[in-house]
Amino acid sequence: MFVSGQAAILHADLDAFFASVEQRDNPKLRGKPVIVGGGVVMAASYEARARGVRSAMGGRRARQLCPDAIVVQPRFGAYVEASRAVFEIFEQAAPVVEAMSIDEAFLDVRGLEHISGPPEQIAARLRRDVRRLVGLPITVGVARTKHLAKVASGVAKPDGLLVVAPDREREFLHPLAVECLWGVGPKTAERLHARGIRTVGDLARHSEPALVSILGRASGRHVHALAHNRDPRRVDARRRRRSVGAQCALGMTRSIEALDPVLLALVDRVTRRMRTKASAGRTVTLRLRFRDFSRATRSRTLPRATAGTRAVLATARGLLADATPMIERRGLTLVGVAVSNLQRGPLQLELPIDRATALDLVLDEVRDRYGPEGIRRAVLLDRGARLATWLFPGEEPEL
DNA sequence: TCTGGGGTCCTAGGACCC
DNA sequence: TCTGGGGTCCTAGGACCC
Repeated sequence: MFVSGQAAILHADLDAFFASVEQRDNPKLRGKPVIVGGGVVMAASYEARARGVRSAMGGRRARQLCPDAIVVQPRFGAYVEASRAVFEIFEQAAPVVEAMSIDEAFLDVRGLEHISGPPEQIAARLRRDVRRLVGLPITVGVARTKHLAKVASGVAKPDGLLVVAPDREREFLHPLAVECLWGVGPKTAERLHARGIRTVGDLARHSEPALVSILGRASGRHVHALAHNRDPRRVDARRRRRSVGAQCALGMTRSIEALDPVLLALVDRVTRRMRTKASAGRTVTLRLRFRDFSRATRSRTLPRATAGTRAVLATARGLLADATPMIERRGLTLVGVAVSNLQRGPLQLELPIDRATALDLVLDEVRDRYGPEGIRRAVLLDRGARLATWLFPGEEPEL
């Protein structure tokens, strides 16, 4: 039982999200193995998972494992729509919701006993509401910490609810395999296995310096803290995105010239998204993947933040040109563009008193960030009062 | 396991500055 | 000309997550 006022966190995670939306919208798919995505499995229904199909698996392998699977093309619009509806229910259930992805969130439900009941009741109601109002199965883990809530939902999947009572935490955690910890992937697990460390309990018997010597500083400390059930992370609704990117797998390797339209499309996608979120970034990264699945990145940091198609494209082209010998040697199979070092929100500048100079500076800054082609309307505010409005392209400011 | 598209965080070396 | 210590920023790669 959770004591009143004690930390209580829900981790809510939609089950096989894309596949569940498909089954919801097409009754013929219900109860059957469904695979979303042809070339690569983007999601697999639990009926398909029972046959060994996993997400990120190659389509050919998936069809070998499950020849009677029904393969459907993804419908991202439907997933975004469903996600929005589910997050509305989350927002109703808790004052602080931290979205982790399109299908997953943490909810802080501390101190809601008198309004909504104890955490276990809130979680049960959340599951019912998502099922009733959106028609999707969802698993919820409940615990005092994010990590435990997350592990709990992982154990309870699919369509489950698992509450880790505060006095049962170690009992729950220590028998689990190290792979269950959030942040322990194949490489880390392998290193731990090589030293006979298989369960979280094994991990807890090693000192922090010992784990640091095996895994490195950050990873060693992280894993040590989690094994001892220490996780002070708060549910944070305002976490900001750090980068915006787009990538594209190439069916076949192409010449550098044939790559340019692809690069333009990627840059356009990325900068468009930045502009709609009033965001601009300074670092442009070109991501490359080669025939042998090795990867490389090349990046350049600009003197000022931009969301302009031209500025980002010019930088990306420069990076691509620098990487040409490597690409010709290794054969390109994927290209991506990302912008990081993001600055968000309205432009904020320190301005001289002179208004005409101020307007010029702001206009320059707007053009730098968004490019002449990237903006339709700009409003200059001085401590909340409207000073000027521009309509683009090429209009003089109305004062 | 022969591979999509979107992200996060950490490490390590080098340039540069005081 | 050679030498310290401390700090920031940039670049590239790697592990991990959904």
